[in-house]
Amino acid sequence: MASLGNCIFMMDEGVDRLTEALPELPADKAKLSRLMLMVGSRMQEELEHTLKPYRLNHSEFLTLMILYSSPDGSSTPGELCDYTSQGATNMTRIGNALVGRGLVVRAASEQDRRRVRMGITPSGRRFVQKMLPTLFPRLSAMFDGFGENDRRQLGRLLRKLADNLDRLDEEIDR
Amino acid sequence: MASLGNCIFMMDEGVDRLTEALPELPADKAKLSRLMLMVGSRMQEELEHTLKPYRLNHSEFLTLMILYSSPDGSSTPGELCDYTSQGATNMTRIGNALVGRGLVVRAASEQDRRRVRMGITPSGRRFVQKMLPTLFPRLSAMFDGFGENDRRQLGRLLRKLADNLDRLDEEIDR
DNA sequence: CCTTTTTAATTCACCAGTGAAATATGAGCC
DNA sequence: GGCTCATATTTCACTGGTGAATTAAAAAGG
Repeated sequence: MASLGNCIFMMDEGVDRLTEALPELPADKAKLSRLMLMVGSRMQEELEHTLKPYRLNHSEFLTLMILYSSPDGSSTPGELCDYTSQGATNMTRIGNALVGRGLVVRAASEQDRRRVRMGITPSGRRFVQKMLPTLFPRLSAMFDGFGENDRRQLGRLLRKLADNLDRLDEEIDR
Repeated sequence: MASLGNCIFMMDEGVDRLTEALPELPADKAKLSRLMLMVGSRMQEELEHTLKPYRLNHSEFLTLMILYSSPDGSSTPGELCDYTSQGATNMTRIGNALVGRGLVVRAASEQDRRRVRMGITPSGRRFVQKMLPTLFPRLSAMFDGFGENDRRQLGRLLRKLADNLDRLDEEIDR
């Protein structure tokens, strides 16, 4: 029963039962929203599962990848918070974890002494080069059977959803 | 910068830079996977934000809704774990929270004394009837501009993704 | 200049969720 | 009937994350 397929089936049934008593419920939107939440969190579990052998969690991995792919291999906690959508508090913890493993170094900024620069180390680069390719097989399997067109559609729809969510955020809440 | 649109833009750039150095990276799949994670977690934040005034979090809300929409208004912790994809430990906490607010009652099962029945109370039903409709406006806004066809496509693609994730789970891990 | 305001990072106290162990009951099997 | 194994729930210790307060430094504005 832990299968996503079963959960989705149960969800469909539940929303249908709900709509009988509550016709003004926007049933198909409710189902899409539940679907997004279910599939999204399952993908996150999948990612964390494959990261576990490397003793990284999602946010630590993301932070490390951003440093790896940034032009000069460094950034500041504040910037990383923006890029990763993490709070400053958690970025401090992430920094501690990555620095503790020698994948990243912290250094006080000279221009602005409030700032801290976090830079990926050579050891951190080697670590990424080694572990990243091992994620590819599962990543590919995730989109098995998605043709060129399916991928384009999914990308389009998710970006559209993102636009709507941004608009919701701007509005004075409720 | 906290906007999803900006985060997605940065992500696209990052993956593109990555692909230059690492041509074997499945770039479009990586982007889709990041997109799903970003949009999914933002939708979760959006939901939790609108639930906050009712002092419910996502998993408590989901549990309460399942009880509300179940034919006899009751279930057991074990079943609820399956339906909500929550661990048993957390379901105990959820039960404590909902029982503590009088929305749900716990009772020992007579047939199987290991089991516990959790049932929604009349007060719990009234609570749901009052709060649920207030979620509809934001839910609808989330899918503004999604026509009949977009909704069908998104549903299809998410269910397909779910199938692949289930297949990944079954396989002997890596 | 020097005070006020803003910004950056960290610390602290807390909330939500997990895995492993404990507890208790039921089921299967000589 | 009594022993072993399986199942349901709870407890406990821990991880990952958040908001509010703290510290420190820069910027703004007389």
